[in-house]
Amino acid sequence: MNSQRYIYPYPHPAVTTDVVLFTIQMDTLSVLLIERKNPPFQGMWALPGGFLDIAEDLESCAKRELQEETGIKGIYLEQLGTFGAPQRDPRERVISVTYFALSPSDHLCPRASSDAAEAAWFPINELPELAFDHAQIISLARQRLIAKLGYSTIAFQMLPETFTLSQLQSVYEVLLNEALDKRNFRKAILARNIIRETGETARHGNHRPAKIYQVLNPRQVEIIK
Amino acid sequence: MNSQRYIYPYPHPAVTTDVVLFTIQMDTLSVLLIERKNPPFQGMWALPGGFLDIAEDLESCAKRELQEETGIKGIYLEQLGTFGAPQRDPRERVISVTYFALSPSDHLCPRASSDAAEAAWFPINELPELAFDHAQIISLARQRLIAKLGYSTIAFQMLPETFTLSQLQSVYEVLLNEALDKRNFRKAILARNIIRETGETARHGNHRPAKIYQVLNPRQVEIIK
DNA sequence: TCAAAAGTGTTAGGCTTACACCCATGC
DNA sequence: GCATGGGTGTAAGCCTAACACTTTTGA
Repeated sequence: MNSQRYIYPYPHPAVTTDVVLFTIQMDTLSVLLIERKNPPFQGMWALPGGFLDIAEDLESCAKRELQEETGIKGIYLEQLGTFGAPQRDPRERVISVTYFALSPSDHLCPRASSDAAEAAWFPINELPELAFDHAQIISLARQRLIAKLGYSTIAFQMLPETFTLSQLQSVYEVLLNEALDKRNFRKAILARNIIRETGETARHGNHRPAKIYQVLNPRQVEIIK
Repeated sequence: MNSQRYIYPYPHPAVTTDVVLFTIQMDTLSVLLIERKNPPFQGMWALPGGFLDIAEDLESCAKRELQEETGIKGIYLEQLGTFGAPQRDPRERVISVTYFALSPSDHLCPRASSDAAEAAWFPINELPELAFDHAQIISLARQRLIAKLGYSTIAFQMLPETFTLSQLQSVYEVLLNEALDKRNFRKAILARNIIRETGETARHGNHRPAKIYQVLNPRQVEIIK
């Protein structure tokens, strides 16, 4: 099919993108992985990602690979870092530009596809053995995510468009791995003027209904304070 | 000399590294640039950098190119981000992995070399027109540098091994572009327990000599608070 | 003795943290 | 009416920010 050959006067590395996609499931921070169906590392789990098309933007590549391999699209992506240790891929020299991404927990239907045997969520503390240097990439992504909680509106990317303050607090508690005071949390969030009441309430369960909020600037992550 | 050809079954981009090297000269934040002596952008100024050797680590490449083009070595480097817009280089698809770096102002003797017509420091607010997307890269580097001032020990990378508190304060003032209160600044720095007195004093000029300090962990940038 | 930069504490106000009870609903 | 999570205010302490004068030296 493609018998063309691409010729250069000096050696070129391959470039890939990989995405660390986080979500929270059952109060647990989880990462999306795909099972590799081809060598190298056949049968092992890896981050969704793949080779950059020659005319394609880096972030577009990350989004495309994520959608091809898992069916997930339309989410927040941020560049994490670039990994290029000379032997990180046994096939050839590969430079991987990595992104991290967050998904609300109600978007959760990764599907297997042509490039991946299977896609599945793994709790961050129960990761399988990972292909390439992907364990290191996930570790960096987690650090960054937690750091950004403190000075950005990134947490909202893990919630649906509308949410209750309890849901928001739960996101912070899971990521920070500590309990927060309800009154102080609400005071701090409301003082930032980044969310507003929708006027709706959620009556789920045998207790008082919760006010439903939404972010003022939904599709963007802002730096605060 | 090199008539070899490198052949791949699908197109590969080229990968470069570029370095944004900052220093402070005469109370002004400055960036090191080189004048391009070859096309594209011949005669324009650009960041020091160049193509990745196929078996070379990314950071090693950045350090090597910096040394080759400017003679500067042994400084702190941190990955900044990767730039890969499809048309950013008119020759071929080029992905640039960028680093930012800081140098004490007493290291300042960039020299021209084989790859660059000339190397020179430019005040950040008086940059010439720049090749490629290098203006954007410098802008990002500056933001990162200023952000890291607040939560890391990065400022010490702009000073020699030993320094006075006034010198340190001057670094912060130049980067933040605002005057700081001397007493509050000293209190805050000393409270962090990251520097110690050497016992020496600097008697430069007709005024009281300043105590000389040094960083406890010199060669590393730490995240604080 | 004068000029120049080094060095040094205190106070007020704001922000952070700790803490406990009533409310609205479903069963 | 009771169990469940939703919703609310205050007080103490800590941290931040404002502020001025004395010290040491070289000329």
